[in-house]
Amino acid sequence: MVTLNDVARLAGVSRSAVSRTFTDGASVSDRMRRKVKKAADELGYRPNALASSLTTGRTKMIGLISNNFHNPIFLQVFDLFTRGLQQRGLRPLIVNLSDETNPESSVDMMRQYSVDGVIVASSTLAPEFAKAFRQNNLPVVHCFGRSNPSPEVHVVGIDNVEAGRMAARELARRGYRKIGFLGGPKEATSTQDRREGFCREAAAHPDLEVSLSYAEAYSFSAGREEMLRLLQDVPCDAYFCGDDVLSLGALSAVKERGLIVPDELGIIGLNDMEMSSWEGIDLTTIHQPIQQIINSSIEMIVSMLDEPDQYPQARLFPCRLAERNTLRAPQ
Amino acid sequence: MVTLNDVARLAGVSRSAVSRTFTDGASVSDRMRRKVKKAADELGYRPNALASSLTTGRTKMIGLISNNFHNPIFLQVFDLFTRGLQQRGLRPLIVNLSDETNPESSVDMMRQYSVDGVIVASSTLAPEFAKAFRQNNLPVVHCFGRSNPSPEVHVVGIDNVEAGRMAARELARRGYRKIGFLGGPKEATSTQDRREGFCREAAAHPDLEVSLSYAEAYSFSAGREEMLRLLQDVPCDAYFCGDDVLSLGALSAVKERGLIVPDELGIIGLNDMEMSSWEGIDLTTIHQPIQQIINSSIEMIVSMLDEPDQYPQARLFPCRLAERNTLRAPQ
DNA sequence: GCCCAATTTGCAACCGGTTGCAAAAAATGC
DNA sequence: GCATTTTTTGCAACCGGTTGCAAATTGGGC
Repeated sequence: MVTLNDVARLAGVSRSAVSRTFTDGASVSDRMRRKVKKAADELGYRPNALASSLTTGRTKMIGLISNNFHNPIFLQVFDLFTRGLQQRGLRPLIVNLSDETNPESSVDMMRQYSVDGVIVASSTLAPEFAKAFRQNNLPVVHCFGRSNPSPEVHVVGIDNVEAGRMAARELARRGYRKIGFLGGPKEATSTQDRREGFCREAAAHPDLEVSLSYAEAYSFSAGREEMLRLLQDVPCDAYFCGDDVLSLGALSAVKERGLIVPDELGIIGLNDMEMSSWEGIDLTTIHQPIQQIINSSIEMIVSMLDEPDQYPQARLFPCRLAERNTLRAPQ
Repeated sequence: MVTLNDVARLAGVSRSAVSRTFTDGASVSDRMRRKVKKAADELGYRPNALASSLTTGRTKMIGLISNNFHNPIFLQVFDLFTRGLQQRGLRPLIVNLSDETNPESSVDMMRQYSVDGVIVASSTLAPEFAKAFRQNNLPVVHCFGRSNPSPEVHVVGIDNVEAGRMAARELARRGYRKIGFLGGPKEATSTQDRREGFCREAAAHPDLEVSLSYAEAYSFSAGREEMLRLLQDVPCDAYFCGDDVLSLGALSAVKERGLIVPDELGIIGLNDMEMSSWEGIDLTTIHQPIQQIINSSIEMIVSMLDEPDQYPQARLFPCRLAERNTLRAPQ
């Protein structure tokens, strides 16, 4: 392992000189810089990022926290986050909170590794997790968090209430009368908000009839099971599923029962994950601008590195309908 | 930020005493330990993992490198790796090599962050990447790497040649005569090995007729496009696709052309990702024991932390057929 | 060539821990 | 109770960098 000492010795200069050539903005003459660079190249020297973090207080590592590693949308989430962070010279340290229930202990983990900030990427993780980071003075952005006008931490995502409205409006517009909400886990804020928007909009259409139900998780099997249950009774004309993967589960159940989509039963999802547009799936869904959401999350966390005491804000992006083949055309 | 100094001062003991109570195996009396713990609890002290790494030379961080963030199998890969590493007190630092072509620069990245070891999780990344780590004395395990009997780095995965044989054998057994290999990218070692096994086994059945083709990537759209192309000509009776997501793309093309699966055309995949067993998909595929592969990779990297100069070995797990609905029953 | 300001350089302390070594304290044997 | 061994403790140096400050160098103006 080549250290700064080795380079200083070979170049015949002080340690500070070496350090300064590798930190931009430092005062070094060109001649010195060249001399040091030459020695460094010769030895293959790379500054140790962790050692420098000791004095600078910056590790350039960002905790990327999630609890949902089974939803295909997370392929995009991971891809976009890792690339975006890398581009800015940051590194994601991943934390899988699938079987962790205690916010405090996850804060401990992040502090032990002195991450500069934390991105919580989940709509099902209790808001207490994000808050716990903030209370421990860790910059935090809650990606896919609750679209509160006065949030306790920075939030980036969509307006779930509005998304719910949009779904109901769309179902109404296409002439479905008995419409159902098939949400994800009841405890998830995303479920609650989407339901609220859905019901509010439905209430504005006096001819609509609404029913509510919930899957146990944002997963294929949970969506399928809930839909199978619903189909034992008299089902609705159309369902708004709280998530695309839930929609696929529901579709699987519907088709198994021999109902024709979208004529006998319509399905609209939310997310527009990559798979949803695959030929043969063709899920009509509410598109979440995930690239923007993630870029914005990264920008936010980066800005907090310089200025940690920002007043928490919510940055919400508009959704749009991705029209495919699981809802019938407007009448 | 509470440091070891603060704790030492409050407890009225030396810094070493505090350090020792938090490193197991160190010599501290019970009385001392209690005294220190009390002060530490009072202040909410957590040792700084990165600071200690400076002297111990261990960061407990493992680089997790991949270039394939679009294949749904990677949901499981990430989930299993992150959990497995966490359980052992290690942390994954993710590197997305999607647009990186230079092994040297990825080595630099990992060295700058002083990871203790690197797991390369990809079958399409050139073996040079894994080798570059080894040449720089970084413990490395190539997960899903080439099943070479005398590899240059530790390899964990399946025997791709054998998997190819298995596919051909299975197609033959079910009475398909004209059989096709629809591989992933030609450059990928996994493609090459699977093709080799496939052809060798086919050659042992004189009545079989074999044709070869390749998709541009392990992706849905690449699989679909290649299959559409094949269907313009006279297609085979059955295809072995080099990966499940490729199979889904192929299936989409086949169904679009109105061919009935598995009677008119059979498809067998490889991987058995979670989706493949979803009702409505029901892909017959060669199951890769991914949990074992990943646990084994983690074990290997852990063992290398203590003993870095191991002779490279390949640890290959047997596959089994996951029989579903895209191949017809044996005659 | 001299004086003064601006720039560059090195010294030394520091970041938050760990660890070899010797001194101090406790345990053991008689 | 004393000598000897074992265990516990603190000192101080070190890990690989950064940075404030003062000394040294350079450059500009005349």
